[in-house]
Order: sequence, then structure tokens, then C-alpha cells
Amino acid sequence: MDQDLDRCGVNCIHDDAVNEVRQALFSEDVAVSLAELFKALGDPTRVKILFSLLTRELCVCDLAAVIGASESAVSHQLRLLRTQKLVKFRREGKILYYSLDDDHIERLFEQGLEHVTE
Amino acid sequence: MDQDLDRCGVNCIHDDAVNEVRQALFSEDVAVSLAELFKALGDPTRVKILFSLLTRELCVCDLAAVIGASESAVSHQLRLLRTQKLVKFRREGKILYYSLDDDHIERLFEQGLEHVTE
DNA sequence: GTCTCATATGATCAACTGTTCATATGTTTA
DNA sequence: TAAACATATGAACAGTTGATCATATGAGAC
Repeated sequence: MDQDLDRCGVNCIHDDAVNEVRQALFSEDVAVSLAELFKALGDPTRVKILFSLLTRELCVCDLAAVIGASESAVSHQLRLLRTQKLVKFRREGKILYYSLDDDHIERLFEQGLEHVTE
Repeated sequence: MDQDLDRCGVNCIHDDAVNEVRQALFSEDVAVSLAELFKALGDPTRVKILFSLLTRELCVCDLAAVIGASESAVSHQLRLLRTQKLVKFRREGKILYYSLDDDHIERLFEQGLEHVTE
């Protein structure tokens, strides 16, 4: 029952609590995916990009102007956000218009802002 | 009006869009704070800690057993989560019981899980 | 075709992150 | 008091990250 629970070698572990929480805990994969999502949101440049796209779609050049970063830096970050399925884009001639790929982002920002500004 | 907008040196910028988004954009400070919050959620160990605490309060030793990490590693991460006001603790004898400091976390996880598992 | 423009990509590098190990702190028990 | 214990803290080190610069791609204009 508690073969490998006493990994700290002593008796400070509450077996009942550990077992209860273990059952509720999600898998390693899900934990890693969740962490990757939050990590993608965990950079000021990307926060600004996503928040800007909350207002409307923008091209890379506009984004760079709005947030005050180089176009290369923005492009690199957009790539990361694309792989996390946070943004998508449509092409119009030479210009790529980026927009949010997901309506969860707005709610994540809402909750985050509440936490930060309280 | 657009003195410093044409930072890319060319004419790909949509001034109206840039100005509209700029007005909505939050301050640098808020962006950094938000990014720090999400960064704190952006690590598998911390995700597991927080998710475990969603079920019930736990001591450091229990947390280490549940998520399969060293107590030192857990303690270091708890410190970070404390500075971000994500967890708090109460002392009972030698043991420190940690719990969530904030009900936003549950909703952040909900939204995050929806995004990840869709 | 060639040129220009908007964006993407690759390499590089300093800064940061998370773990481990060793040690310190503060609490209980003997 | 000393010893045992739960946890915190500091140093150190490999691994990762984000910006920059240089270069590549792909589309429209000529």
C-alpha cells in the first residue's frame, strides 16, 4: 500500500492525504502540457502580443510597432505561440494577419489580471 | 501623430489599427506582472504542486511524495509560489501545511485544461 | 525574369531556470 | 540541555530561453 511512499526515509508522510491527492492528480503528460501552455503565456513580449490580438487582428509589422519590439523578435514569438495553438494567421498578399486561435485566452487573461491587480 | 510608429522603416504599418490597439494595451508593469504569474504556473513541478493543493492542504513531505520530487526541490518551488502569492502555509508543530492562497488558480487551471485537452 | 517588401528562420550568446548537494533554521522530544 | 526532525536556504551547475544579427523564403510589382 505504501511501499514507495516513504521516500523521505522518515515518518512525516500522511498516507491517507497522499493517496487521496494522488488519485486526483492528472498524468505526467497533462502536467507537462499545462505547464507548456502557461510557459507560453509567461513572457512580457508574448503577453503583449496576445493582449493586442484580443482587440483585433494585426500583421507582424503592426505588432512590432504596438509593443515596441523588433519584427524578428515578434516573429520568433509568434512561431512559439503558433505551435501552442494560441494564434493563427491568414495571408493577404505579402502580409500575414495574426489573430487569436482560441477563446480561452481571454478568460485566462481575465483571471490572471484579477490575481495580479488585487 | 505617427512619429515613432514607422519603426520598421517602411510603410507596412496600419496606423489606425496600431493606435486602436495601443490605447487598449495595458502598461509595461501590468504586462510584466501577468507574465510573472503565468511563468510561475509554467513548470511541471509547480503545476503538480498547485493541482495537488487544489484537493487539500499538504505538508512539504507529502507534496514531495505525491509528485515524486525531492523535498528540497519542492521547498524551492514553494518559495517561488509564495512570492507570487499563489500558496500560503500554516505551522503545526514542526510541520508546515501549504494551501492555495487564491481561488483564481482553480479557474486558471480549468481554462488551461480545456485548451490543452481539446 | 528581377527587385522589393513582409515575414520566417538559423546561429549565437548572455541571462535565467530548476535541480542537487550541503548546510542552516526552528521545533519537538528526551 | 542535546538529539532528531521538517523544512528552508545558499552555492553550483547543466539546461533552457529570448533577443539580435544575418540570411532565406515567398509574394507582388515592374
